[in-house]
Amino acid sequence: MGHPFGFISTDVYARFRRTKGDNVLRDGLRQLRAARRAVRGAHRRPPRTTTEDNIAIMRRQLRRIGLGHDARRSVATTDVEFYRWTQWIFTRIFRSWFDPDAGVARPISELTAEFESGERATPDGRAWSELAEGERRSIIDDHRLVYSAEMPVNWCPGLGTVLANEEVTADGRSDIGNYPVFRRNMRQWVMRITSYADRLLDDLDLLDWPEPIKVMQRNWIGRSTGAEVRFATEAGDVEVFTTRPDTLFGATFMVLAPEHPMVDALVPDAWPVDTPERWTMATASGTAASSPGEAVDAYRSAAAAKSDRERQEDRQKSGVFIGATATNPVNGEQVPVFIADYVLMGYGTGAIMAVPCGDQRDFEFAREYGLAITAIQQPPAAWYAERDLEPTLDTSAWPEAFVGEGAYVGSDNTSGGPSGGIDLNGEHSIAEAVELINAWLESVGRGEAAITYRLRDWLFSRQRYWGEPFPIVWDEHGPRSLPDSELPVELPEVDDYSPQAHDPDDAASNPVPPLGRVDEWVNVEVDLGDGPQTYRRELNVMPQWAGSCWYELRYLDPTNADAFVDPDVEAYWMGPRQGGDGEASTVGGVDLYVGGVEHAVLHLLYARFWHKVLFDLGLVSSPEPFHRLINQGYIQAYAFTDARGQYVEASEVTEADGEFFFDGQPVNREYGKMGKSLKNMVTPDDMYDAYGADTFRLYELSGGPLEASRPWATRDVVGMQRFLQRLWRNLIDEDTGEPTVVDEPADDETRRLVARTVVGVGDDLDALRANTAIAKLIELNNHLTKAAAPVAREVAEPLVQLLGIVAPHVGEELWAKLGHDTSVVWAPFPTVDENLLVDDTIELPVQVNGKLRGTITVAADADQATVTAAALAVDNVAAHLDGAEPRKVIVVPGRMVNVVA
RNA sequence: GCGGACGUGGCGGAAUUGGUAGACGCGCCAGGUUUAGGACCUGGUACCCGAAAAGGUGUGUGGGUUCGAUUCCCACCGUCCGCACCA
Repeated sequence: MGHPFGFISTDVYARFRRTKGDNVLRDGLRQLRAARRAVRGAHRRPPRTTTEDNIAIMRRQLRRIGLGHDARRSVATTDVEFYRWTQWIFTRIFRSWFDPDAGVARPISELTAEFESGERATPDGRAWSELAEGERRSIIDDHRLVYSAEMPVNWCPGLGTVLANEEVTADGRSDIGNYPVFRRNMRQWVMRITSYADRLLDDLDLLDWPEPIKVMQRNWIGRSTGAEVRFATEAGDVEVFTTRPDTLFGATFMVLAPEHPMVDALVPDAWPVDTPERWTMATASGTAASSPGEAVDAYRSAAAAKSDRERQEDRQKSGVFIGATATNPVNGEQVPVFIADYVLMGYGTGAIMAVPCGDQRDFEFAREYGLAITAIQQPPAAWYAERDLEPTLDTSAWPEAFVGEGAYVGSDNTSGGPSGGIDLNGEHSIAEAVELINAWLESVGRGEAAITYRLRDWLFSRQRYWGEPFPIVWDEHGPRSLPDSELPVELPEVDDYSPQAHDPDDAASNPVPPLGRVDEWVNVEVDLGDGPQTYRRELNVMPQWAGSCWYELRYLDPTNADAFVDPDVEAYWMGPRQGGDGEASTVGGVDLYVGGVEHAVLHLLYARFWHKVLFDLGLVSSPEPFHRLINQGYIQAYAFTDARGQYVEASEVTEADGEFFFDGQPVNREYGKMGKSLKNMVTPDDMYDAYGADTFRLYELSGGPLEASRPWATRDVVGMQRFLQRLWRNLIDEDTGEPTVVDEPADDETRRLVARTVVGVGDDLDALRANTAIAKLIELNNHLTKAAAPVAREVAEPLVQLLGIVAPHVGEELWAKLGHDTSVVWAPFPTVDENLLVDDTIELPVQVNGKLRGTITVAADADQATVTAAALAVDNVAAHLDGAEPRKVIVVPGRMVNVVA
């Protein structure tokens, strides 16, 4: 923003040309496009027609262009070259693996070499040379950054495709279309974004992004540090993840997710003796099950019948005992094992050790099922006091679990416990205690420190037609990537583009990729190094996010046929910068990205991931794609409902005395996003027709800060139209169309105002405050209007230049009428005489005890004594002192005077 | 429940490091111009009291720091957004 390059769009222009028809403008735009092309290659061919300064300004401004995510679509869906390079990048990801030791992605070829040389052991320890082709392929495929795997996915029958976690709403429906989504096991393509979880999290600190977006990404990645602990059972070890291994002595039961794979192996044929009846009931109101197997089945089907929404609303803890016990590794105690839906298979290991004294959820579950609650920390006195409680370690008196720092009790197994023993008792911080217990767990082989993420790998395949086909073919051992010479893989011509949608509620339906219907496309003969053979193509396509993961790079070098982007071009625009030229140093990436908050954990996360892979592979020079991010606000609009609660056409509602009427009937005013459903849409087309594109643009920019959402008010648009008309009339004779500008010098006051405006508008645009920049232009124009005299050229030219930034069409036309035959864009930003910014005399407010009582006019360089004397001489000041001597006079040079009585 | 953002005229919003609160626009009021309306031009417009000058009050509420607070600190109220049994 801050420059026509950032605003102009060809369809806005086309509309303008249609309504106004002005050749000058068309030429101006042609030159502007040429300028854009020239500057794009400026590092190679500096435009000779401009000065050094001009280039520097252009460069600075061009770096600020906001790239719209949605703009990608026009390229991605029409330009097969864009498909080619998306597929090319995909093959680089396919041919890479993440080396956890180095923390970076590396080529698969290096991994293969390590296996071949024996430097890296195979999973089952056999030599690489002993492995069959299929076994080798399978091992390698398991390491790839993008892999095909059978896994639980979000299947959306209504859309006929699977969806990424990020595309599913909190209540388990599709982000698009709001159809039900079901968890199903299917073979799909997945990107190993979890490998980058740490870097995606830590590198947020390098970015100049709005804090809410960073918070959303941090939460989405959800890093938790703690430990994995193994509890022995009859069916083998059950691994749990916990952030509080220090509370292990308080673990009095264990809970598995209902779908945990070890449940079936653990379930015995009959209930152990003395099993409480409540433990055997799948629901609080239900009946006792006669066997653990029956109880598990009953609970699972009861849980499955609950929608995600019901599960969220019903926070009552439920679960069922599965008849088995596990051994707490610190004290050897047999703890009962439950399944409960408050433990999620998708997080950690899908199993928890329950510490009811220190975790509210476990506490509630323990109370519900009458399980032991053993205190292992002494809560501080304040904790008891807040709960009106006498300090006690008898947890039956506790209203809730204690979470926090407190001295450890009952956490000692050094006498009679397993070998070595550990004693946590006494004063430790949680961090210390965690460290101690982790070391002990490791020493006895029952666990170790661990980190878990909420982030899942990214489901990357879709059963649609529109999308980049995978550059992948299949043979009997698995997937193989096509050589670059086979790219792009183009979509086949088909009669029917639509994915096969199913009954939205039919969870058992299966996806049918549209590409699978085209047999002659599916089977392809190609030479992958073993001579020409027939392979089957991958039938899925990439999600819409694939192209937007890297399109900003293609914008740098859109016609390059040899590379997705020339490395020099990439380094020039996106590389890390040391600062200088008034700019801050950055890690690189797009200087300014303007986009909506809705992309927080979708596009903005995916693109960072791809970019980091490209960075690791040496294909880009910055570790982050978007250095600075601004979330523009939404334009919202009033909507109106009639007596029946139906929305009525907002544009036909009239206002009278603060009441609103539609068709003579009173209606209710509401407020929300513009859209069809609220019948409150205002299209840019309507605004162009009624007011023109520049007026519309000015209105949008002037109403408030870029980041703020605010209501649309068609009524207010006219203000900007008046401004443009007044400005036009100040410079142009309406009858002749000729400029009325004169070559005489302007008066001193006007010159000073122009100087202040030039500097002020420049500062405002640097800070992305178009609203105040426009206000300053209006002020200058109002000054000229009031003067009611022909405007001096030295005033008109900078005014038109500044106007051209926010109103390019009118600005360009006025610039031409002022006699220029090149675009206003090419004129260097106006310079000002510094002397005009400094006034000889200044007006200072005079306060008495902080309240304004008058003003004085003094020389700008007046000394403190002079200013004080002038202030005390003001009648009203003297009156408020009431004859008394001031106790103190505070003079802030150039700003104000405060007399303390 | 947790996390984040934000509360300023009738409305959208200014006030960049604490220093004349309300720039600019809409709306409204008065006047000019006009056959009339619209458009245009001029002046006014935070609230209270006043003919005016002067005065009082005022940036969600209540405290605090300061010569001085929309701005900094504490507590509370409210609105919006995100996450939500994450072990």
